[in-house]
Amino acid sequence: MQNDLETAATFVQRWSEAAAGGNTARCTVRNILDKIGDKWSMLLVMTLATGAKRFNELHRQVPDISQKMLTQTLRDLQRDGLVARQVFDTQPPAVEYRLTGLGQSLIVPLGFLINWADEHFSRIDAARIAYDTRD
Amino acid sequence: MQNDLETAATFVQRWSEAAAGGNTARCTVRNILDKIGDKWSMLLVMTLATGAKRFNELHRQVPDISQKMLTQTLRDLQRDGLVARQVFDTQPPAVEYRLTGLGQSLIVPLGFLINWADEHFSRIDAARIAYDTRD
DNA sequence: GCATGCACTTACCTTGAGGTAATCTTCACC
DNA sequence: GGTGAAGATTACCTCAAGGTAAGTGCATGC
Repeated sequence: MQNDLETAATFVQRWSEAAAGGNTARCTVRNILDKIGDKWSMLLVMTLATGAKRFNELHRQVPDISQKMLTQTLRDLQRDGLVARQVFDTQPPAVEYRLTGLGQSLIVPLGFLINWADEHFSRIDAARIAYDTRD
Repeated sequence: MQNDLETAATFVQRWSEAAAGGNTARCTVRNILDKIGDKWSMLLVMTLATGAKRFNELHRQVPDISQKMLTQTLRDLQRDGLVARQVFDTQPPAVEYRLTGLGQSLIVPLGFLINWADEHFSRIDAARIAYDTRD
C-alpha cells in the first residue's frame, strides 16, 4: 500500500516533468496506451495468461471477436514481442499462441488495473447515473 | 514483487473463470478499458494528478488536444466521477478541474502500467524492428 | 475601439478501426 | 465424393472518434 503510493508518486513526478516541457505527445506511454486501448489486445493477453492456446480455442473463449480481428490482433501482439506463434508440423498443422516473457510481465500491472476496475466499477456506475439524472 | 505476482495470479484465476463461461464480453473490465483506451482520458487524469488545473492550463500542458476533445473528455471524466469541476464566481468566471478521490485512486494502478511501459518500451521497439526486418 | 484571454459550443468533415461475408487449402471422417 | 474443422486472407462497408474552423460572451489591457 505504502509502496504503491510511492510508486505512483514517482510516476506523477516524472510525468509532470514531461508535461512541463509540453512533450506529453509521442512518448512511449502514448504508444503503449494505444495498444492497451484497442478493443482486443488486452483481452487476448489476459486470455493467454492461463496458458498457450490454439486459434479456434481463443475464438471460443472470446466469442465476439471476428476472425479477422483475431488474426490481426495476434499479429500485432506478435510484432510487439508479447505473443509467440508456434506452428507444429503435424497434419493438419496446429498453431499455438503463447505469451512471451515480455507478455507475461504485462500481466502484473494489467492485473492491478483490472482489479481497480472491478473494485470501483459500482462507484463509477453510480456517478454516471447521478450525472445523467441531475436536474 | 512476490505480492505483485500474487495479485496477478488472483486476477488470472478470476478472469479464467469468466472466460470459461465465455462471458468476457460486457464485463466491467471492458467498460473501463474502453475509457482508458480513448485517446485523451488517461492523459488528462495523469496531468491532473499533480493538482487542480484550469481549462487553458490543461490545454497548455497537453497542447495537441483540440478544444472540442478537451471539453468532451473532461465532461466524460466528470460523468464517471473521476474529475470534479468547480466554477468560481469571479469575473470572468474561473473553472477548475481536480481529481476526485475515485480519480486519485486510479493513479496507483495506472502508474504501475505506465512504469511498465517505460521500462519495457525498448524491448517492444526492438521486437517490432526484428519483426519488420525478418526475411 | 481593437486585440487578447478565458471557457466553451456548434457545424462540418475525414480517417481508420472494426464488422461482415466470402473464399482458400489441407486433412479427417463417413 | 461430400461435409466439416482448422487457420487463415481478402474485399467491401459502416460508423463513430476525433480534427478543423468558426463563433460566442465577457473582461482586461494597450
